[in-house]
Amino acid sequence: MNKLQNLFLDKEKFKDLILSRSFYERDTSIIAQELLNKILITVTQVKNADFTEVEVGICAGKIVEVEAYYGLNDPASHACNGITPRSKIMFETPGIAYVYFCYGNHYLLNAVTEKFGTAGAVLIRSIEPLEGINLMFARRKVISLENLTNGPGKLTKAFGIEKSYNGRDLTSLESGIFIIDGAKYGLYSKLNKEDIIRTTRIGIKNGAERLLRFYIKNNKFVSKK
DNA sequence: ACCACGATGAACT
DNA sequence: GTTCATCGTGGTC
Repeated sequence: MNKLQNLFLDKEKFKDLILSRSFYERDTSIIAQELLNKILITVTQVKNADFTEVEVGICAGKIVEVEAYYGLNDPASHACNGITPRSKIMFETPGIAYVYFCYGNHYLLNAVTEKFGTAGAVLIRSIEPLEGINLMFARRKVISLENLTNGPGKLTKAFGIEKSYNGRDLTSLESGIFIIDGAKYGLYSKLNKEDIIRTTRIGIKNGAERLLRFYIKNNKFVSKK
């Protein structure tokens, strides 16, 4: 049994690792950088191989690429025109998930940031798989490990994240989706500030010049160099 | 009611 | 490098 699974058995100690509300109630760009090297975890009910029983499926991976999106002053943001049925959640409680449907095929995962009433979100763009890799392969139907979670639509598929995850509380163990500080207790390695690369965001037209994309240098799971 | 367009991924040449 | 499947969202009429 590995260290993460071991820790997960001790619920009280494990909750201490989960990033808190106050972590998310800050400037979006700062949070984006600090989410690098953190561990995203989903806990789902999955059928076993012969569909005879349901078991718990845990997927965990290190966040290696993110983008920051602001509100009214960011033309690339869904919240640039204020509150709409879709963007409403970006103005709400920091630390909840904003999951939206993209290009008719994919769900993309964001963490809502800034204080209640101010729009902001960090898009999780790429992950390095750590635990539950067999379950990820079952969901993704690809061959190579490098292509399993190296894109925002790929990682949500691998982790079982879809529209019902919109609005879930990322700071709660009970929500089935949360982000932990893997460097705490030496569970996983720390990240040096000089290993963070800052560039422009991908796939947008308006606001394309702003340097709001961050990724871990030399990590092979980053979607685009 | 209509319609253009994506914070993408996969399959091509 | 290119093309295209796919559909919810939001702006416009």
